[in-house]
Amino acid sequence: MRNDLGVYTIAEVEDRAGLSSALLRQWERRYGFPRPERSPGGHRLYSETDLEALRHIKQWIAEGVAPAQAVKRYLEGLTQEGPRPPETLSLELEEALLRADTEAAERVLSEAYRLHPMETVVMDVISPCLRRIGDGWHLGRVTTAQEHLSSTYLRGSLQGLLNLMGGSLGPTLVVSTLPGEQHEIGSLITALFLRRAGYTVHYLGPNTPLADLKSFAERTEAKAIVLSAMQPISLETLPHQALRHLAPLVVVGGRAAAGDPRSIERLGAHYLGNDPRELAESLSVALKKAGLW
Amino acid sequence: MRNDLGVYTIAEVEDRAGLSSALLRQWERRYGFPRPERSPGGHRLYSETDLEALRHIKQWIAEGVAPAQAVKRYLEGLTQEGPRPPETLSLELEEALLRADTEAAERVLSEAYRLHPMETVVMDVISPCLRRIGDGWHLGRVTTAQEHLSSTYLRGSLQGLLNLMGGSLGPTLVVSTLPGEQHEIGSLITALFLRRAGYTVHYLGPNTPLADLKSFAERTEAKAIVLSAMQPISLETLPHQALRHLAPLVVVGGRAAAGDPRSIERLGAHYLGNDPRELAESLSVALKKAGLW
DNA sequence: TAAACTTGTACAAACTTTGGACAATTTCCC
DNA sequence: GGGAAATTGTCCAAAGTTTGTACAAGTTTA
Repeated sequence: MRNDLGVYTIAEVEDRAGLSSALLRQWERRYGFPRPERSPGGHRLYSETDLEALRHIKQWIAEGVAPAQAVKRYLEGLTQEGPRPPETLSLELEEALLRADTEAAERVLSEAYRLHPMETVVMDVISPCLRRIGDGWHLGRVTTAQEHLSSTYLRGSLQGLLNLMGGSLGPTLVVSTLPGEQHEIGSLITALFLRRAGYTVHYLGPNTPLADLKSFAERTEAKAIVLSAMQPISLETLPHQALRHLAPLVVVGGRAAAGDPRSIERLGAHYLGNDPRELAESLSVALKKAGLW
Repeated sequence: MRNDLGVYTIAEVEDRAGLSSALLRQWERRYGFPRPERSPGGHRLYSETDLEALRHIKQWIAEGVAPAQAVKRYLEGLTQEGPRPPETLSLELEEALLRADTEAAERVLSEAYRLHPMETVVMDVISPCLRRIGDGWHLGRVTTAQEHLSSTYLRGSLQGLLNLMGGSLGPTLVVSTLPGEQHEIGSLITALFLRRAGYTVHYLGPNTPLADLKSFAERTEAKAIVLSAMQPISLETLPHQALRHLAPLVVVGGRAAAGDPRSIERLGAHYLGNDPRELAESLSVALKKAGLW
């Protein structure tokens, strides 16, 4: 998807980035950036990446950073005061989303990914942001529409990440949520961390019927099924041992059972806690113990 | 499969591709493309492939790529095996997804984006693929899990595209689905095309309660609310005039009302058909007519 | 024969390039 | 605080590039 070929003329960049052509040329002279390709006749040809960089820089300038510093910050991936911590970025992300400013959100996330490893971005930027927005919604401080927009946007961002992260060689897993579950993002983050941990992950999205999970796991020879549960209700409505024998190993993660691991055992599965990082760890242990790895 | 025989005269290409004959000849001289066959007397005879290529190039130019670069990009996308048409890519995408091979799917999509403009990829690669998988599911040829995995994956891909596409300056719109609607992807594609048409689009994801849509549209000063409806049921369960006065203009698109526009009028909204491209067009007309643009 | 197409050339409008200049800030230093 | 120095965005003018269209004179098509 990303295309680094220079295809945009300076006028096009002028429109899209909102920077005058004169300024673009001056920056190139003064800071050596951007340095677009040239047509045979010498006209500048900017790439998609250039455009994105320019938008970042423009935003920083609007926030009060000196232009020379903003360019430098982009080139070095550093802020003036050192990398901005995940907490700050998380708050900024929240603020952008509540304003319904997805462009700003995109900028914050892209800065976050440049400054921090993916795990940190997911756990310390995106997750807290989602939690705060969820809490705000419960308190009536955040409207349903704001909550929808935010979680839809972040879900898309996480899934983009998941799609981009190529498959691996490890054991095959199937990831979904418990039936009836409304919250997809937990399972998405789980899938992300499991893929990161080296598993081959088939992410089915939320709400796959159990019978279909079972046959799919069989067809793909999955070693385990991993289900996310955020709402306690989704546990209660399931019959006894409903999860047993869906696959060689069935595990559940998520907030729903945090207080009560027994409710999961009752369904015939193992509860592996609420933290996706730990879940990946515990799963490896469980798989080895069961002789499946 | 592909018909590479030259059959179209330059005048026919002029009409079908929307490029003047003089320009076609100049491109051939300047860029060496297209290089159609010739009749015994020397008249140009363009093939179906040429025509499609020209349409793609024109689309790229419309998206802001410099003409010389658009042609170059097309020629570079042409590898040894020749340009694979959207139909082939769509079938390959389907096949990869049914195998649950998201890595292969990612490769197909990335090739598609390199070879074809975004609009073509969405309408002629992704949409048909989704439709075939949906049909296959109804016929029992595709399992629920396969359908879940596929639509989840493609939804992520489309949303990544939406997030990447920066906001615009045009009138503000709010996009969601009708309440109770299970199919998100229609609204996602609609949002994509509207953003490409220059609107400022707030995409809320599926299933936003109508009251929240209304207050959100007011807070963001949206000119219109655009709702997607794929399942007829979602129409029937709504009370009379339920959509009236949610925003200055309320429109509905999607398959659900294809046979019966009246069912939408009954709800107090306008029906704008099933094609997202046409929807963007009709919406502009409607906005202008209502004096909102 | 009329309409359509060919080639080659020409051309104008829109855009870009370079290097230098300049006024308005902002920063630095005493 | 106040003046010097650096920074920054904008503007200019002449030369060059890109791009779509137009015209003339001859050929092919139907």
